[in-house]
Amino acid sequence: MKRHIRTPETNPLANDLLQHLPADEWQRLSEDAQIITLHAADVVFSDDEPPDMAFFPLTAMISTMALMRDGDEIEYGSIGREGMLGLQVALGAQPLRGRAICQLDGEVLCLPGTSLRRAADAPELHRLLMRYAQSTINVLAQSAACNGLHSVRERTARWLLMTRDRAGDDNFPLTQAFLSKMLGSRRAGVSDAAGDLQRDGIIEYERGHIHVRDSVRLERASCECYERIRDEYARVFDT
Amino acid sequence: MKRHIRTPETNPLANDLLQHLPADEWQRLSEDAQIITLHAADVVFSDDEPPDMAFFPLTAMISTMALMRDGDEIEYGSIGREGMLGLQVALGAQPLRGRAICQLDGEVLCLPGTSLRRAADAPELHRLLMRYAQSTINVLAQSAACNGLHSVRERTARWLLMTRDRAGDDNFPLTQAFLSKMLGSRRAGVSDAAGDLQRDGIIEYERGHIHVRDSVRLERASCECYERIRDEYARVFDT
DNA sequence: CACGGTTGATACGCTACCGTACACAGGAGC
DNA sequence: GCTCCTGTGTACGGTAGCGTATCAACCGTG
Repeated sequence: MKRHIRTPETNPLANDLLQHLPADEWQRLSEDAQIITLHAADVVFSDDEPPDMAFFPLTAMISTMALMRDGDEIEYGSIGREGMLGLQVALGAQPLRGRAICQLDGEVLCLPGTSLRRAADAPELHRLLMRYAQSTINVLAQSAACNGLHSVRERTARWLLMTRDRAGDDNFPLTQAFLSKMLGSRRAGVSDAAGDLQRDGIIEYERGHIHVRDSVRLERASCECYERIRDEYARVFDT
Repeated sequence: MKRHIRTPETNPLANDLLQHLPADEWQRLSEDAQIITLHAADVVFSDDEPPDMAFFPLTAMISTMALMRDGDEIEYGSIGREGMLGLQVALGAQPLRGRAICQLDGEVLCLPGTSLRRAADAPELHRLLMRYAQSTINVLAQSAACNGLHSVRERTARWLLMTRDRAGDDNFPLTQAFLSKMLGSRRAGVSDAAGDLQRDGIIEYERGHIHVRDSVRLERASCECYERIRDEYARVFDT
């Protein structure tokens, strides 16, 4: 987690939530903001000492992970430029459980809790935060259902599609070991699923790098949860 | 969903959220409140026509269900006297997906969205709603993880424990077919899991009725998610 | 160049769970 | 009593995914 000396004015608007703020609200919010660069596997947030800080991904992607006592772990959410990490900070509520790690290298705008809470009575920011909270709830509900009902193959396809959207690119770095941790499954299981997709010419895998060749067929291999979650994110910004 | 003619003053406080409101806020909120009696399997809320209404269970228990296109369904959350259904109404946000059905007979306090939103700037109600929203997020995260990692047997035990807490009684009505719908699994699978628990003397099953004989051992048969979710609900009311 | 670490493919037996079926018991209605 | 419906137990073969292991290909480093 290396810090960059760079003013937030440079490119704050790459984040959809920030983008929807009127100028005056953004002005007020941005005073204490800072842009930092995250690298894959950086721990952004941990149970032990939750920072009083919110993070708005500009180009980075962050995954939220649940940890079990026996060491098992699984991703329960992921955050790109459509969202934020640290809603609990804005809500003045009890902290999130688990930890959050960086998934794809990139920048995040990062904001002290005090600043965010001070600005949170601004009408549009408040409205967006409330809508984003509900969106988070709806997405988590769909994820819970997906984990309960759908196969590793379907969930692999869904994960690849979502990450592709976040990366904004059909190519992105990813190892099967990493993906298996996200899905809470075996590395070998992911290898099987990805192998099938590869044999069908839908994706190409090569040493820590993946290329989505046919996103339409990948969407067919995925469960409907991909589509539903994508739509749910979009609903935040519906009038 | 039969309506009772009964003033909310009778017993509004059976709900933990309402119980934590100061008198003046409760006064203001209760003006348009109404208490209704729900019966098991009543549909409280549906995707098609989401009511602008919030529900605070007093003695009833409500389950929120996700529905897939192929007809599969699974419970992603459940609400008892510790919570509420209709957070999205209070947040002024996009509606919940899926549907909500009554799980255990009982009363709920029900409140028009307009009243709730009008009252939501009251400091303590606002604070509670924000904390409950975060709690909902944390619980859903744990549920998503649980569905991805834990066995039908563990999840059966967890579900029974949670329902026992909501019912406030070691005896409550439940068919295995119903439970299998909640878990998103086969009826036969639940029958196996419940059969094991019964052979071990932990529970007793009899034609739509269950009796929890040994909740300590039932908790051992469950995954840690029971404990975590219970603690998460309690955190809403931590100072 | 040789080496060790990383990544991906694949194989083994095993278990959990699936989809489906059927038998049986309890209760309600006739 | 008998019949029908609901709820439960259990059986069958099939499959998905587990835990574990091995091997080959690739890469960076010395």
